[in-house]
Amino acid sequence: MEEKFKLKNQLCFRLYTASRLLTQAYHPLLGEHGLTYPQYLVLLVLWEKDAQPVNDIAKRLLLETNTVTPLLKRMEAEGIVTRSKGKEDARQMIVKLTKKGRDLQKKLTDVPETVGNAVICESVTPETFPSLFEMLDDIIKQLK
Amino acid sequence: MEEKFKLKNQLCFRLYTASRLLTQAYHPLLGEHGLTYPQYLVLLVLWEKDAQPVNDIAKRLLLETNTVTPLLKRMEAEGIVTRSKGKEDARQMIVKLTKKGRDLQKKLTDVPETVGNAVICESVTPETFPSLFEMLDDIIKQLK
DNA sequence: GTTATTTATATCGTTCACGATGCAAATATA
DNA sequence: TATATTTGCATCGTGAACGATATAAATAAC
Repeated sequence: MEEKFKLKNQLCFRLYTASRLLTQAYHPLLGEHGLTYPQYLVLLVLWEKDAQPVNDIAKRLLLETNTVTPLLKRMEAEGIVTRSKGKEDARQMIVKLTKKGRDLQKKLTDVPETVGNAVICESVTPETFPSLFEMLDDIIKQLK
Repeated sequence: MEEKFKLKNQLCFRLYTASRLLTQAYHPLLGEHGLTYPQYLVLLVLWEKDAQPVNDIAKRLLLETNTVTPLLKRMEAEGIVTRSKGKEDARQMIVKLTKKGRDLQKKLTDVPETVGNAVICESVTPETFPSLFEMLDDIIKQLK
């Protein structure tokens, strides 16, 4: 068998698995508040800057609007955000946090640290984070 | 705004994005042969060792059987694998490659290198691969 | 040997991802 | 100012992921 096809030599499988497992680590923490991980990402974006059009949120997360639109509709149904037509550009849908959406930040205050601690291990520590971040950022920049 | 909630400080978002983008890089190469990325992963497993029960494949990929079963059924419908009841243990479904499934390896011979080259950049090179692999493997081991 | 438990797989429902396509508003062009 | 193109968002269909649950076969306990 050819070495190049072995699972242990695949970068993508590692990224795919690490991503899934780390997302699973968020699950109990977010599920408690009725959130999914992609919805949490939308909240991160809106907490940084409220009242953004769908397109800006999608671009920030490197997702397509056909992924983000239904996701936002579910968040609207949960009362976490509102969606309203843009005033200057009627094509845009402006997404805003509700009070419930803003208040979630305080309720989730421990989430980043809890998940951060869960990954700390032999080769992944606060010291090696910058190196890992740099490599992942470069991969993303390269493929974008 | 709290630094800990900023998107740029999230490991999970990087893994999630890098995983999605790298999977997208496979898409045109695999789609040409009617394959999806998770189906390609199943092929990697079966090319290493043919005739495995569903559970062994799922464990190897760290997936649940409720993800793998429908995936295998689609591959069976495509004539890539066969699924047959185990002889010693009638609960098991043994998955075997068909000739079409085996022949796909030759047809996909350039895929690993093509995708591998696509990620090469400033901080990610054949020299830094071992370090990146080690960190991702440790994260996976830690969360598993 | 009968009953209980575990194991292997499958089914169901919900939520992403994402290619393809549609539509209306805004902008560019003739 | 008509017409063409672009842009922003939405709809649709398919294939994962995954929690919850079901079913049948194998194994353990009684």
